[in-house]
Amino acid sequence: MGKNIRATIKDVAREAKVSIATVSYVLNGTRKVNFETASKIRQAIKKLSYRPNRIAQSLVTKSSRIIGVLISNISDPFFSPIVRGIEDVANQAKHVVMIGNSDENYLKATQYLEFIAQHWLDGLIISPTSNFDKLHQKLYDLDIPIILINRRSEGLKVDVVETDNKLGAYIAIKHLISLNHSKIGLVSGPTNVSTYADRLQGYMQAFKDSGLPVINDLIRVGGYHYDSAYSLTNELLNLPNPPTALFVASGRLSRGAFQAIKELGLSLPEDLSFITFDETEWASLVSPPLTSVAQKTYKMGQTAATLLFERLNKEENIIWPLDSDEPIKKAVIPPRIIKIEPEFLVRSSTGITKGGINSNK
Amino acid sequence: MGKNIRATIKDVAREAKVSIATVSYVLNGTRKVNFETASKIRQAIKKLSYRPNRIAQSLVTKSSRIIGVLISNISDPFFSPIVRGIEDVANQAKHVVMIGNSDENYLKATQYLEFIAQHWLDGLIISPTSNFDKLHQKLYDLDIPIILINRRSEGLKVDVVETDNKLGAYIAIKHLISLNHSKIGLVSGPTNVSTYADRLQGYMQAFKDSGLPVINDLIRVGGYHYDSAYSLTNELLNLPNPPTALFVASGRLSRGAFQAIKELGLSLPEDLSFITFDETEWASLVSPPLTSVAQKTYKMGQTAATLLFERLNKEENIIWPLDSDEPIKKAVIPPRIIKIEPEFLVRSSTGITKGGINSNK
DNA sequence: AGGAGAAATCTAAACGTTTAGATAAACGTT
DNA sequence: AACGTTTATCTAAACGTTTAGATTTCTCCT
Repeated sequence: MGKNIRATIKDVAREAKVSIATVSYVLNGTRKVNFETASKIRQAIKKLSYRPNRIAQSLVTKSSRIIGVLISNISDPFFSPIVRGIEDVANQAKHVVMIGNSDENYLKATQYLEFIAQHWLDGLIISPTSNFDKLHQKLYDLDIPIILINRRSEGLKVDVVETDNKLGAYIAIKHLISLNHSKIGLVSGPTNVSTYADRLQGYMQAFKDSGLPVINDLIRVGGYHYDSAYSLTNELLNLPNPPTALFVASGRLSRGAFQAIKELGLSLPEDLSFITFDETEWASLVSPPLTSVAQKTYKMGQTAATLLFERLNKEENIIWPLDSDEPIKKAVIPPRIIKIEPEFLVRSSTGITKGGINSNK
Repeated sequence: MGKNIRATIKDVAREAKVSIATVSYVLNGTRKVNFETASKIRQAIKKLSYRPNRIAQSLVTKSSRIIGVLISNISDPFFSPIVRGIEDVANQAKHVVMIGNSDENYLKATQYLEFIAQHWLDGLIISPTSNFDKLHQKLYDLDIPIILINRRSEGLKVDVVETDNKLGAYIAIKHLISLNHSKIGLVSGPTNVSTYADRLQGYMQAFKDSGLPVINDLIRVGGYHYDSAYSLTNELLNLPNPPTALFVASGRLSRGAFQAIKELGLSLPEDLSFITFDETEWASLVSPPLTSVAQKTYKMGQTAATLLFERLNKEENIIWPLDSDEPIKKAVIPPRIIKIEPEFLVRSSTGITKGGINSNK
């Protein structure tokens, strides 16, 4: 330890008695070099256990082979498989991943962009947080490919990878309706973010397509967290005319909802049918196991990274208008929105209702 | 987009009509510069919205302000809070985190060290995997501070942050013994890794301290995964003289064990008391909620990062022996082993046994 | 007014690569 | 044998910073 002043390309060149350019050429295969010279160089590399300095490389090539991932919280079981998916694709492309946690916090996100994203990153995958529109300009200024994951952000012209949230909710509600439910509660997060807005739409659409009326009083919109869902669920189930089924719009919210249900002593699915958006580790382990709309998080990560590398590898069309002395770089690929189909897992928390369409009231 | 050829220190210097050195001095506060000149420079910086290029900085300072985290799997709910803890401390220290997943796979770990850790990283936090000793030399060769997290690795002289595994197991078993259990099964992962070895020791010690005999047949050691625990639990509970309590040595293993118990139709804690090492999201949500030994994963991450930055900030003692023409850099801080106390969460899966010490056999 | 000393600023090398263009060596053609 | 090609290699600038040492400017004292 400490004895390792690491070898540089100069050392290799000296050892092999060639110029550093030649070493660089065999390293990168960028020019033809004589077979014998090449093997001399390779020997020198081995002997000195030389590894190119990526920082120096990055300085001249202006590419760090680092991509950034900015999400709200890596320890959220929703996000960690996303990051894993990104990392796997990135590694295959010989890139590495730098993460940042925004905590849904505008300030932390700004800091990340200011101090970290600048210069380091070849590309960025980011999950929009609240007040995200304030970041749009900063994102454009980075001048690197950007992919949005999980949520859209109106007005930002970049690729988006998201679950088909509307479809997921639609399928869930249709399933409940097929089990004779018509009074279906919805516990949701803030509908000014695209995910919850879309799920609400799916909910509505399912009623519409089934010719059933939407009961507005059964739709409860609150915060992101546990406790919000806990109280909304209590409100809903204490209604004079309570729902016979409950659709909870995220895994985190379901924790609160589930607890409320347990505390009320209701049993699933006899007293209430229950569907949760998001597949959580516990959904299959509680009793009864919960019917859920599983987002393919790992795949979302993979997809986002794939889109990113597509842009990274694609040469830009350079257009040079006659009347200008500046070329215009024009992205070959227009912004795309990829919707990943969720998986609907029917388990035991949903069943046919006695309190269906033709019963009380 | 595309119009941003970003400003460099040269541009700032030209704008402020000073040399680039002076700009650098105000940027870093490394030399005194006249107040008026400084404000001219600050204005120029603002006008050009200049940000120093970290890559160029790194090249000359030989410090990237990036720390690496190499764990087996970021999407494992055990590791993600660890990473979060690291990231939070790193951010405070104005560093950023680069992650890699080894999948308990020697080859992937090697690749990470070969291609990523080289040159990029100021420090590395790594969770040892199987065959980890083969990596020791490569780690030394990196010549950067290294912190081991979660597991120790015999013979590698670096800091370690781990749960006090022995204590955790000890407390759990003592608790069961206090509930009159004496036939306590152990379902464990491979005991050639320090975590499981330590937990086994705690198990033994608890028996010893209570003057109770260890029943070797009740100790079952298998693989890391779900299915291993599933079959070991079945074996154990189908014994002619089965245990009255079960201690499962990790959260992942507990999934398998829990499933086996459910399938056998046993009810907790009447038929069997159950304790799991690791706190999982589902432990508190299943019925009955599980008594568990919770590792403080977030704190482990924080601690590891703190140790790392301690080393990064500490100037090395440079000793220059008279008889040598090379200085010896000697770490000021000797390797440390930090054991984080786990938290014992008593819930409803443990109770007094009828089949205790003085019953059958 | 002249000079010493301190304060402010500048010059230029260095960090470790890549890469265009120059040069040199080898070969084939007539 | 002279020339044009092709192939292999080298030279040197560039990437955007930091920083030691040199130089200039200012201040104060006698």
